[in-house]
Amino acid sequence: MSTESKESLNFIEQIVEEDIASGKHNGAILTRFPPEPNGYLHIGHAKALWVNFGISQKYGGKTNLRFDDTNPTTEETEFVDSIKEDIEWLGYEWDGEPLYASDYFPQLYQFAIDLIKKGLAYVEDSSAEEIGKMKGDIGVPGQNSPYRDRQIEENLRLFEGMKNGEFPDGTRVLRAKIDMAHPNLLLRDPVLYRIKHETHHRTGDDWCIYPLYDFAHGQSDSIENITHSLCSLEFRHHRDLYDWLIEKLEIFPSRQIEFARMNVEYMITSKRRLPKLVNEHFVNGWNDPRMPTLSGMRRRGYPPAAIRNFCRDTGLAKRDNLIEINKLEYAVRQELNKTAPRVMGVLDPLKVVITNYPEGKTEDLTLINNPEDESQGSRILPFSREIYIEKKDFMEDPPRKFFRLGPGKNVRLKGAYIVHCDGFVKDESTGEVTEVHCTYYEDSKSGSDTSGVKSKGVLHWVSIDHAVKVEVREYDRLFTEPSPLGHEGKDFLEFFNSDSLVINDNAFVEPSLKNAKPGDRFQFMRMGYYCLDEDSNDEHLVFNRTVTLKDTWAKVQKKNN
RNA sequence: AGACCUAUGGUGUAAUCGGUAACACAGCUGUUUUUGGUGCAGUCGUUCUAGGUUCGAGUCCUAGUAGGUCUACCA
Repeated sequence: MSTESKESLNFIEQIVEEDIASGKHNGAILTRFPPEPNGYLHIGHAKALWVNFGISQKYGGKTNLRFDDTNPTTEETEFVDSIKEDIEWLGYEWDGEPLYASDYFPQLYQFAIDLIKKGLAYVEDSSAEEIGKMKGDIGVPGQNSPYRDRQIEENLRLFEGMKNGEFPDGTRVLRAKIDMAHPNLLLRDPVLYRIKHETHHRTGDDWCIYPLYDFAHGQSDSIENITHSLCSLEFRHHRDLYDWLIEKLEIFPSRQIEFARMNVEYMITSKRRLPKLVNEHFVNGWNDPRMPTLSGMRRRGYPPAAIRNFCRDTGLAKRDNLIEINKLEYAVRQELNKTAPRVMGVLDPLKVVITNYPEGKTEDLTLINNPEDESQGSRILPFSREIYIEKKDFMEDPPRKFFRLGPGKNVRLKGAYIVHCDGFVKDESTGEVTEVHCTYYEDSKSGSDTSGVKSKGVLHWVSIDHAVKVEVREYDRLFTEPSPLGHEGKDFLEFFNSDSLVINDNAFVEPSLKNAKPGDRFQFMRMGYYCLDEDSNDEHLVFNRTVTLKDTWAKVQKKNN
């Protein structure tokens, strides 16, 4: 039968399958995830993780975790730890121990000597500024450095001097000798090594010369026998140098393949700008639930599976893209719908008195925890004469399609009874309804309703005597523009959404939530998904809003206005 | 200005390498429902432009156009 439609492959999978078919590297597949430990992992890294681990998992290979730690000025152990934690949380497992480019410093130094001996590298005495001037321009050839034709012996001696700390920072560099007129600026004698008398987070003061990205990344790939080095599009030009070095050094031929990184509306992933949000206190740290970081999304309540599915569903190609935020939210809701237990929480309380319900009486009702997953069982919920409902669920003068509570209307209290609204109390000075009076139909109890009373709407509620007062943090998008970096002449901070966090300290939830642990995720019925924040303690529960539920009623109302 | 990369519905991706455009999200309509949630059904809408090759082009060729990347001793 040919009813089974063939799965389509993304362009990297196609390359990998071709390589396997041709017997390249005997079919071995080894990828790597190479973060620089100078910040926290973000949604863009999630995509890179998904690509690298996804390929190796699919084709029976492995993935190394390698920290690209060749710049002692910006890198810290704090970031190493957070990166490892985030990768594991996302659900990926690297092969063996974490690796570090800094572990290869001795080898890299030997590679440099090899290049010098081959007459393919030289020590440059010019300043950074002078080197820049001699580089030429786009479309304009550069000029050869006066030091370009130094003798091999002298280069060897000077390079060793650099390593031994004989020269101050910035006085000399090692450059590859390629072509100062090359159309690709990166091949105009690129700098390979620079002097930095700084303490490295792992090698301490062992070295005062450090290789640059182009002389560390590809060589590390090669040392590890990485078969497919998958990176983002902006490294396309580096590939020419990547290949040149592999060829000249005669080392393992790793292959670099570039893909378009994922951009998401209302998020930024710039390694220069993300720290700004933290350092200038626009947000409360790297794991602020508004941040596009993995730790932020974790705290916000996004399940790792949702992020993985999102990466899968957005595909892989080579064109620039801007993914709609609703695609992410769909993935989050989809996952949470299956997994998050339903509970009741009233975010904006309005008191309801059920006047024909006995004072002092409490009933234990049984509610299903998750209609999408029977295995989650049920729980007990107390019902009594005085309850809170959502303020928005009552209207003094409701429009025709309003299925909720209003004078003379019936409504079902979720898992409890149908009530009839007989009246309400209004504060005449403010015009605000402060209390609603209802009577309940005794034989309309959920699950054993014999009343025959009709009611279209269903409301969530909490018993006032039993409810727990909590703090709820309502998060919204961090920026007011889908593409905050895409406005020429305007700083992205101009688009910071000052309403991205609204704190509500007058919310009430059902008593079962007293047992929740930080990180636990729930659906507050009819409202959204919420996650218990780490700021919670026994006396004070704090919930983060992960994402709202879809609200077609709100949409209808909006349309009518 | 040079070189390189990219161009398919509102968004993102696919069409197994020339055989007559599809999937997901969003939108819209209906339906189910003790969450105006979920599910289900339906619907809207697409190959940058101009030439060329071919019986046939989203796929190949040429020329445009548009967008992106590159002139850090960052990665």
